[in-house]
Amino acid sequence: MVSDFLFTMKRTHTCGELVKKDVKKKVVLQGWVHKRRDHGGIIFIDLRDRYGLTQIVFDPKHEKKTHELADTLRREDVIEVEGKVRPRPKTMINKKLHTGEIEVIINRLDILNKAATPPIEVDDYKVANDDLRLRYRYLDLRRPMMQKFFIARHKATMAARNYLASQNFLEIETPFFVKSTPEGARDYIVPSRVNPGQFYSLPQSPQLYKQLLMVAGFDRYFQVVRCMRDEDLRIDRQPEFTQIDIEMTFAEQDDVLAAIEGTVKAIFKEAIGKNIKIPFKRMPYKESMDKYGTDKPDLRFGLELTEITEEAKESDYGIFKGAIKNKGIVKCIRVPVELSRKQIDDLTKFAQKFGAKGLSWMRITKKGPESSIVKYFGKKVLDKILKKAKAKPGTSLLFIADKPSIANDVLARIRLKFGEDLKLYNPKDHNFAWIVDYPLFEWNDEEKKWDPMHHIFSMPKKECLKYMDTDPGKVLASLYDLVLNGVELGSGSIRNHDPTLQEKSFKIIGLKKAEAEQKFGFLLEAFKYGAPPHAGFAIGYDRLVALMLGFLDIRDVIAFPKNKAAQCPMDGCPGPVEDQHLKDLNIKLDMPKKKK
RNA sequence: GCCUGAGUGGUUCAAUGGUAGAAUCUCUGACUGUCUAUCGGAGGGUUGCGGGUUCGAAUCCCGUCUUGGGCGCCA
Repeated sequence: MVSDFLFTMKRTHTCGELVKKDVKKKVVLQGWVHKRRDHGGIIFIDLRDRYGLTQIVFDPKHEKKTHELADTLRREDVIEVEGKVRPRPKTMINKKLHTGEIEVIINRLDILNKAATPPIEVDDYKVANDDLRLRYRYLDLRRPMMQKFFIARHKATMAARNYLASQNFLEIETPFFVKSTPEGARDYIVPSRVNPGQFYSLPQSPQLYKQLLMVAGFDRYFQVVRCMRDEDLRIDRQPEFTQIDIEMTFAEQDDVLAAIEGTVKAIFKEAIGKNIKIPFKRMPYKESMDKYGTDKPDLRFGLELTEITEEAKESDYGIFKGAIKNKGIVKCIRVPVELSRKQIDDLTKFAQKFGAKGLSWMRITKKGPESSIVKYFGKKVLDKILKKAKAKPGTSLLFIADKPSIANDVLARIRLKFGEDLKLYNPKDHNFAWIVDYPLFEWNDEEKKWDPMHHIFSMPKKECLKYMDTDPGKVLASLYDLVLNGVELGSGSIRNHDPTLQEKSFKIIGLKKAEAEQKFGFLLEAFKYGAPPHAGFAIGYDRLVALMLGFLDIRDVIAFPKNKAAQCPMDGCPGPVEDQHLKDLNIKLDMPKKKK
C-alpha cells in the first residue's frame, strides 16, 4: 500500500500501512477510535480507517497533556494524531494486524469530531439485527468486514472492466428511462411530466439497447449496469441490482462463453487471489434436468437422480401406475443413509410443501429393501430399480411419481437438503458450470400456450429449425446459463437477427404481428438495415460477488440495500410526495380502503 | 396473498406459569504493555402493542404491528 496519493493531505499515512521499516518515522494519522484500552497510565487506542488498524499509544511520561486529552476519547471519535513510529516489544507483536509489529507513540492529538454513543457497535464480533444494520447503514459499513467486502467488489469490478477492455469491449451507457414492455418481471414506472399520462419504465436489463449497439456496429459492448425489477425480494434478489452485461458481434456461443470465463477468472484472481479453472464444465439442459432435476444444479456433490418410469410400469404399485397414466414420470434419489421413520415423515411433509402428493421410499438394509411398497414389485423389477439407482445396503431410495415438473423440482430440493445436511461439499468451493442447449419454448399448461423459456430473441439451433412449425417443444436454442454452486448467475444466447425467423418465434408464443410491432417495432425495424449476427450474456453481479466471498446475501455487497418490504429503513423511502407534485403529473391516488 | 421463525436494558442474548438476568455499552474507580485489555462500583427494562386466561404471564390464548427466511412471483 503506497501513500503517495496523500501528499497534499495532512495525514502522512493510512492506518493500514505502517510496518517495521517505517520505525522512527514521524507520522500524522487520521481516523476513528475503534477500541480503547486504558491502563491507568498508558492508553492504547486502535485507530481505524478503511485501510486497517494502527495501535497508537498515549503515555503520560511522554506527553502529559496529550495523554489527559486522550483520556476523554470514546469509540468512533474522529481524531488526528501526530507521533513517531516505534517497534513493539517482541512479546507484544500482534500477528493478526498488518501493522502489528509497530505502534505510534503520540505527542499531539486533535479531536476532529466527537461522536455520540453509536446505537450499534462497529464491531465484527457482535453484529446488530438486519433492521438496525440498515437503519444505521453508515455505521454498519464501517465494520472492517463490510469494508473488506466492498473493497473486494471494487477490485472485482475493475478486473472485469480491465479484462473486457483488453478484449476490445467498449463500455457504453444505455438509458434508464425506457419503453415499457409488460412481459416478464414487473417494471418500475416513472411518470413523464412533459408527456401527460405517459410513463417511462426503468429497465430490467439493457437487452434491446445492447442489441441495437451491435446493429450500430460497436462490435463488442459491455456495461456494469443497474437493472430494476418490481418483484418481491429474496436473500439474493433486490429491486435494483447490478449486471455485467456484454454483447458481441459475429460471435459464436464459444466466443461468448470464453469472454465470460475470462471475466470471471480475472475477477476471482484480482478480488480474492483465487485461480479459477477455465473453461467451465458444460452440460446440456436435458442432462441437467435428468440428473439433478433442475437447470441450476449444485455440482459440488453427487446424489444424482434416477428415472425409473419404465421399470415402474412393470410393477403393481397403484400410485406409480396412476401417475404414469397421467403423463407423469417416476424418479428417485438415492441417499447414503438408512432413513428413520421420523426422517421419512419429515421428508414427506417437505415434499408436500412443494407440490408432491406424497413420497414413496425404500430403506436398503443388509437384509434387502424394506418398505411397505416392496410387495408391489416383482423381484426382477425390484433388482432392476435397485441396480439402476445404485442402491446398496446402508442407503435409502426416495421416489416421486408426478408430472415431470413436480417430480424434478421436489427431488432437486430433497437433493439440496441432503447435500447440506450431510455436509457433502466444501462450502468454500466455487463450482461453475454452463448449462447449454435450452429449449426455446416451454409449454404453459395453465394458459395452454407456448412461452419463451428465457429470451424470445434467441436463435433456434439450425438442426431444430424443422420443428418450428411442427413441434416447438423440440426446438433447442443457443441459450446458455451460468451456474455457480447451484445459483443462477446469468444467462445469454445467440440472438435471432433474422426478421423472418423472429416473426415465427413471435407467432409460436402467440404474439400477434401488430402487437410485436407495437412492442418491439424499433428493434425489428433496425434488423432490416443490416443487422449482424450477435450474441451476448449478462452476469448477475451482486450474486457473483457474494458467492465469491462465500455467502448468499447480496445485501452484504450492496452499500444501501432495501429490506424485505423494498424499503430503506435509513432514509425511509419509499414515501408519499406532495400533492402539487402529483398534480403536475396529472396523477390521482386511488388507494384501496384498509380492511377492518 | 400463503407458510414459517423472531421481537426482553443502547446492543447481542438468557430466563419450567412464581423476585426479569448475563455480556457488551454508558458513567465511574483501580491499574504503565494491552490488543474484543483486566478487575471493581453504578446506571440502564411498561419483556413490540392491545385484549384474554390465571392467585400470578416475558412465558399460555386471541388480535395486531415490525422484522428475518421461504412459497407464489421473478419470460
